[in-house]
Amino acid sequence: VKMEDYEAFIGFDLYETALSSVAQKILSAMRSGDLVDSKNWEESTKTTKVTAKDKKNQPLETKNPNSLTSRASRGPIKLSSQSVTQLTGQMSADQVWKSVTSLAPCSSLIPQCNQKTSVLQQMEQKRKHCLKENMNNEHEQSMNLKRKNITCSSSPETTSKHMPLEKDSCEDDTCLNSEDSRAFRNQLCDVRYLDDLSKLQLMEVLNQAAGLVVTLLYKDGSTQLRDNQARTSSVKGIVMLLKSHIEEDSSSLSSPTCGGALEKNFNSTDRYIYIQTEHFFLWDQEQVAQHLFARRMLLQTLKCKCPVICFNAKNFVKAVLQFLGDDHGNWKQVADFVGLDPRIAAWLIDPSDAIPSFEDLVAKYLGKSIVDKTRSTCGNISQSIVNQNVCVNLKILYSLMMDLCSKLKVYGLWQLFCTLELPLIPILAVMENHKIQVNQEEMEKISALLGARLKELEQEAHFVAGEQFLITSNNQLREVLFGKLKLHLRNQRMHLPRTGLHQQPSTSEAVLNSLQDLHPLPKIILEYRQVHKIKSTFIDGLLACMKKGSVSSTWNQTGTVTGRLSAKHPNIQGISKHPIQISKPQTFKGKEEETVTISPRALFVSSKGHTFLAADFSQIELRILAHLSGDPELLKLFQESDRVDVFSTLTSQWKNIPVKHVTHADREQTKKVVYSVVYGAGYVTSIMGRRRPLPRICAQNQQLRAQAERQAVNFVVQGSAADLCKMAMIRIFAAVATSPTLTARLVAQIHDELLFEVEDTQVSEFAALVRGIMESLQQVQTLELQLQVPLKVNLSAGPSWGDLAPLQEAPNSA
DNA sequence: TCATCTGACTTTCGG
DNA sequence: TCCGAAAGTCAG
Repeated sequence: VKMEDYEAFIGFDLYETALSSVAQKILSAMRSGDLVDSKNWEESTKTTKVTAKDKKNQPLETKNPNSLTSRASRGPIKLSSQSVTQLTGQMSADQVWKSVTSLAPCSSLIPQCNQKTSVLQQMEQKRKHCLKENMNNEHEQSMNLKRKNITCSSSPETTSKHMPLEKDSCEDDTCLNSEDSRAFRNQLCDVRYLDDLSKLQLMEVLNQAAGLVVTLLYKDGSTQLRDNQARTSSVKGIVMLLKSHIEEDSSSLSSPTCGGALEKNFNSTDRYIYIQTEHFFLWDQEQVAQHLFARRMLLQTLKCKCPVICFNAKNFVKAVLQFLGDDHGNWKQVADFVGLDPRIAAWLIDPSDAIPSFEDLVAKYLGKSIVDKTRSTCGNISQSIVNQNVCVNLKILYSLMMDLCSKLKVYGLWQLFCTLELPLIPILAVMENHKIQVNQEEMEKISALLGARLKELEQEAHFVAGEQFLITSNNQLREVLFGKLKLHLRNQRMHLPRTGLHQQPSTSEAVLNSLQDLHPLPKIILEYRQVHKIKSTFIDGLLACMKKGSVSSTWNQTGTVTGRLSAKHPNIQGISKHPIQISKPQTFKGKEEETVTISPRALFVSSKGHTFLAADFSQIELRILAHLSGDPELLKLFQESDRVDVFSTLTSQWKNIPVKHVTHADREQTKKVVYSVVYGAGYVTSIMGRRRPLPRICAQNQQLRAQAERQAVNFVVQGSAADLCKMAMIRIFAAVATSPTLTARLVAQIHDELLFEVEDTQVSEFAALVRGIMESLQQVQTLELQLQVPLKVNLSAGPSWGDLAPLQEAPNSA
């Protein structure tokens, strides 16, 4: 196919023009009836009918094992009638945890960690065994603890203004005649004021807990469960609900409703504790002991063998990490933390749901609103009511998570949740805690230089336009170009693209490019925009994100509908890759060169004794497309040209010139063309079963239909690439965390590129590890994934991100 | 009346 | 072509 033929399609409705054979194949797969209808989708979230529906669909999906729909074989569809009834009710913590551990990321992804699962399982069995023996014993212990707690609260020390431990007047006050029960219901126990024996007992309770529900408490008194305002307050401590084991009660499982079942999940031996994480004066011996104990509790929580439920678990891990101190490889201690996060679960179920609050989720999935006593009473609120609220919310959080777990299983998202999204939580937390150094001095210099250049360009623009106007205003520019100068009339054949909604003449880059020969203004505007973008976003924007000479992005795990990560403050994923050349402003002109090149990525520098190492997949999306479509030409392309760049190969074929004559611009053009075709042509789940609800496909509306189909394809390809990239992160992270010597830190993920900071001496060893892991991803047996096309991995290293040199593979690497 | 905030819109960077 | 973040203008 000639390149020109494809170029002609761009800007037109791809659906109406002839599609490539790949696109056609995928479209026909889509039309075979597996599209998720939004109506069905809504119904399935409301009721449990989905199980029946899935079962009904099974023969349809398995009919064509080679099609894209073959994931049915590992989906949730094969549910026995027994398991269906089980799933429609809430799962117990035990059930969830057995499930999590059986899908533990280590076991499925890191071969050498296989024993870990069995150890976990053994521990689980042992725990069960011990539980029976300790029943009486435990009861005795808790009695002691309770007594202690009460004596504590009468001491003047504990009635601190932050955390009063006075008895609250909760509703069960009257119905319980036992003093012990009352002491533990909805009452926070500040672990600082326990004596040594009680601390020992508490550790034991933690070890034996059936489940933990945690939330951060902030200085302003709010928690993660209620922070509608922008969070400025720092972490003060951690509130934790320790759930004890309940007698297995089969009747509670068969109950499909959650409202009434809430109380059933809790019993009187559940404990609420508070762990302070701030304000330790380390010259005070007593506070040193308190600090140590808090540390032990949190470390124990991290490697807890029961589920830890937390809303926004990443922030919890971050807080713990900051408490532990981020030096000497402390981050490795959070590596195998598994926290169940309802927000992530909800996002998997409906990725288009924009960042829901805890309240939103409770309303959506439990169908009730949270009664907030602190809001109805203005003015002075009793601290005990606040505490009580936290405790109630922790219970609700537990129920919410159990409900979401059941739903994840029903929708076939459980494996994705456990193997990909949950292990990512501590990884992102560690990434956020790591600071990337930035060359501040250089940035300030560049900022001044760019500012001067912008002034020059502004003056030039005003001069050639013959009037003053705001260059950054598209409205004013539109008026000048098309109102005053009437450039669109100078060329009759010119097609004037218009803006999306208002249908006004566009002033986009493409338009300005086409107007370049008619007037000097468009060219000046183009340069102004380029310089302005660099200055405002990459230089000044980055400077605004800096703290003590370094930056650290905030990573959002639930911000996209395709499953990709996103980053902000700064958005490190969006920083220009290619350096730009600008002509020097007059005031900066010396005797030397007239131009200066600026590479925004080069401003990120590795810390002393360390090197940046970047590992990226090459054209992973196209390779996945080749695999999923099975298109012979596409497959051949990747199987043959193992070493040569695919876009260069395509360009040389289309233009009929040797590969070495392909210019950068040609290659970029090809890339544009290829992705236009790719995204013009799917299925609605990624290779890992990630799903996206599509707008209802309406046969009458060609445009909407075409858009939905493009979204579908985009989702499959992008989502699958995101799956593989996340898997790479998890496996590499786990490998480093379990290594006694390696210290490499994951710094950023730019979709198909992973950026690490590595000790200089470990570069080649680490590079070999990374290459091995990334290349092994084309064959992940536990996921029944076997790509027909090889994955290609590029490695590069250097002292700054913008200046990385290709890295040869370490000789004779394992 | 003035300052500030918010949302819609456009553009440009990444993949 | 899709998916993002960010920065800017402008009207309300």
